[in-house]
Amino acid sequence: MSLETSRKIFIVGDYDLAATLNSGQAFRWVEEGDGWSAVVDNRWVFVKQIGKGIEARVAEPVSDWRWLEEYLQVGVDIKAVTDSFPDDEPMREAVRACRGLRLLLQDPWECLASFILSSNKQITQIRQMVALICERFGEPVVSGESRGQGCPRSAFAFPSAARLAETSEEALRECRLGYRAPYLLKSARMVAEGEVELDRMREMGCGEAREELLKLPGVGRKIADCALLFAGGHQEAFPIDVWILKALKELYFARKRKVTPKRLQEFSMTYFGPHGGYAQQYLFHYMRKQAGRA
DNA sequence: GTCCAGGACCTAG
DNA sequence: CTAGGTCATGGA
Repeated sequence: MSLETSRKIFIVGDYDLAATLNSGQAFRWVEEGDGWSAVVDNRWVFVKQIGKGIEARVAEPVSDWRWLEEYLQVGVDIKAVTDSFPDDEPMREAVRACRGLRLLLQDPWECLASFILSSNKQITQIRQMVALICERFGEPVVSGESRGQGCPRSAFAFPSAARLAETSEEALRECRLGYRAPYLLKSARMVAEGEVELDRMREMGCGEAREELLKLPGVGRKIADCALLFAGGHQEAFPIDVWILKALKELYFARKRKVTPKRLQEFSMTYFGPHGGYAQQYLFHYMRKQAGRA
């Protein structure tokens, strides 16, 4: 019998929680005072940075914290990862600006569904859409007994594919999804029916898993690569969005007049090494930080 | 009022 | 394979 606790400390260096939780890879984290809260693996959790690492609290005591350890990827040797990046000026700058930034390992469906909503939307708006579908269709995860003690009045899990599959396009449009509503609904149905097995994504090779994801409506190369990278553990996946496109053009192809998308895709897959997706996240956050200062 | 957002999809060249 | 238009909504 293992002891149940509602508090846990992860000893870890080089971990910047704020950068990690606010770098556009997950959309449920809300800043609360000196930390952040969200629902992970159907549990409400609050995390904050402390001297030696990360302190976590949950609403309902647990005996096993591996779910959070895996999600936060505290066991990853981040120095080994950043050392694998190409030794050029842009990457050195990005690493300097984003020290402690980590990739999370998220739930496949929540991650994929969130990124289906992400197309042509700002991160703040993606957060709003995700929050709405959780409030309206997600299971409540905070029981009556645990309310009050630093926990929220209510918190909701991200709705399963099966749950969303039984909603309607109209109900989803009322969550402000716009033209993304039918994409999410159809993808939810296909996942719920097992047409695409998201849970096998981590066992499959990156390319094979990508082909599966591309079968889903509303999922193109970029969104597929986000799911592969943020939930599939495939760190060679390299999502190219408008920010990364700008970064690649300005930092690596400034001399070229015209660069085709295909050329950029090839470059991104070969140049940045075995943890290319990680490098991509550093470039992404680096570009956004710079823009925020201007 | 204008521009654009962690794009996908459809059509025409 | 590339270029351009469209999609729904709302920050900036």
